[in-house]
Amino acid sequence: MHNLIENPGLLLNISGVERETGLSKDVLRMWERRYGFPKPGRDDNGERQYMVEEVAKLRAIKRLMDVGSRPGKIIHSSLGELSALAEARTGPRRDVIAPAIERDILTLLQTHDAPGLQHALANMLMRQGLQKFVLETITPLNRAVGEAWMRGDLQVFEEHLYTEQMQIALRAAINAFPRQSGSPRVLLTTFPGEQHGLGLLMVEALLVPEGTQCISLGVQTPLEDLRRAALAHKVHLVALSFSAAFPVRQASDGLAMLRRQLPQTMTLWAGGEMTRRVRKTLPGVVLIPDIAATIGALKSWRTHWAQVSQYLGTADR
Amino acid sequence: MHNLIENPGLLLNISGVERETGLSKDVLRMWERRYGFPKPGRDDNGERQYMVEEVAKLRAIKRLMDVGSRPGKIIHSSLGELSALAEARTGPRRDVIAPAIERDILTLLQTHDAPGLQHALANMLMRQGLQKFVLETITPLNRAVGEAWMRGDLQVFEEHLYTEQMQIALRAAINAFPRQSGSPRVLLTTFPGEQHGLGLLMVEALLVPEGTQCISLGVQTPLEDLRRAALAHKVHLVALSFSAAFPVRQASDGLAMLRRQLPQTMTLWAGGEMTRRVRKTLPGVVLIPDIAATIGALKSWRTHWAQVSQYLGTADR
DNA sequence: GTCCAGAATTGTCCATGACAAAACTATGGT
DNA sequence: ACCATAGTTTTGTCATGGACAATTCTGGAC
Repeated sequence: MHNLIENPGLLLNISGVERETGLSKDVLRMWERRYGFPKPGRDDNGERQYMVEEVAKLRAIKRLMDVGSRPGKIIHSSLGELSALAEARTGPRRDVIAPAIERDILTLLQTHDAPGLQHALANMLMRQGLQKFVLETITPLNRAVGEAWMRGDLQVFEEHLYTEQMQIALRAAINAFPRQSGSPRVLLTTFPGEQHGLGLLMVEALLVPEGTQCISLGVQTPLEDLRRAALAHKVHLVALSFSAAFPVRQASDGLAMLRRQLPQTMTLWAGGEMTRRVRKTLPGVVLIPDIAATIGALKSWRTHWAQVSQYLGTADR
Repeated sequence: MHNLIENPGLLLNISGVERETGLSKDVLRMWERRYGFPKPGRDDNGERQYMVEEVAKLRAIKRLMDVGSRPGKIIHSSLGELSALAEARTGPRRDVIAPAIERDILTLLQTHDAPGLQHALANMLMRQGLQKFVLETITPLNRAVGEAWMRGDLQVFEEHLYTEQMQIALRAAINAFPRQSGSPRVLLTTFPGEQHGLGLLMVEALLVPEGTQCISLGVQTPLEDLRRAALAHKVHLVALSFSAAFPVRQASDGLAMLRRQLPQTMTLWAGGEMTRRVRKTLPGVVLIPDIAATIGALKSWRTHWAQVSQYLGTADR
């Protein structure tokens, strides 16, 4: 009934596809009903058996939806057309300017040179300094890796290696800063369902050199606990990170609810790819769709609260 | 329709409960049909609205099931009875012997002293050395933290902080070892659906001091990519980690399939809490239910392959 | 004590219907 | 020409109830 994979790599059942693509079983069945795709075969027991090609196309569709496409428009396109769309959507490519680093790293990934990759990242980080590394190297690299994966030039496990090594490099650099105290105190985490932690590390890497004290809870903190953590640690700022795939709706609801439950004096930041798709303004939530804006946001927080505490005559504790 | 949380912290819809408990929507509806629990109220639209008490009990049930209980037997117990069962199940408590460290760490967690925690862990790690730290400190600590959470003495966010800080400490210590080469080469990761990466780091912390070269892909590598990664990196050993909550069935299927697809000369290790619940023997898979057995397993791997290569007259590459 | 067949338990899947939120579109006012 | 608003289409999620296979349990037979 629910073998993980039936035939060596050929067929997947519906929960396997859910895991592989991030599309829920309900959605998979509904698309089949509405659009006629995917149209998996059935086993003896009448259960859906998806072929790898279908799964590949589903992944491509999901990826496009994560950056704003609607399923009905693209579901009947071929895999090639989807790739073309992805290219177009990421805007006119400015590879011409500085593709050298990206190409180097991609080559290291494709040759599975883990030590070389580690070395290259550490090297670049040292040369540029932590903040510049985050803003000018990681950001375009992430984009390049994502696109290469979309094109099929990069396998999933190569992307995994990239993420892992990048996290190691960032973590090591962050640890090199003294961390015991600092102001403001910032709580970093993601909502339940959001598994990507690289964004959190990038934010931490930008903030720590500015003299903040970051407390990271890792990924997937339930809302209720997020509230409790913010109060328990008496943080001044709560920073959430959302990857492209996170459902806008869930994020907006959660942020609104969090805003209601946190003291007004606590600032709430929401950043990451997803925030580019947010339409409504969320009162009391600072959206940071571009990670480069993080340091600016910190600066304005500082001037704002310097004024407030001057008025109130209270020392920031 | 699907607000993340409707009323400030009082009611959850079914997908919220799925996220919070790890029980699928199908299972939640089925339990309601079969056992009459949970029995959520309905909103205007006829949709289930779970109360926080129900969710708490569901979490306790899930936790007991993860260590082998069956739902039908325990679903009608009260929350108190479930806690008692959990206590009983973890065996006679031997806290009396060396609870000092555990108590210290738990106190640091409960007072939200992040810097203190970080300091305590680093301190202990330095004093004991990496391997001893993993075996004699982390393992009982993990148990203590898990039990404290079950008793309600520890909040989720406190557990998150613990995991995060422990990972930071381990990662820093592992990085202190030279890593460029070594033998055997080991690929470390988890199956899709398994999000806990602490186990991986613990294994890596045990192996690296033994002179192995570890390549970690982080968590949730799809099977197909796991296979490709093992071949691309020409590893000698693939090590998977499974937390208590991982479905045995899914693990067995995946391991069997992986075993079929990997060359016979590649050893396959499966470790973590889940492996204690495995009944059948999995041919060609080395089960390591107790992390302390890791170093022994490495040693026997070495003697085994020393003999083989002697026979074959081939140098280990 | 061990082993096996039948019974009970449990999770996953299926089909279809319904509906609300979000996105898109057209229309009328300034 | 531009913008707001109301109507329409698109899309995801939920509900119900039936089915069934895999697993675990149980009561003998050896």
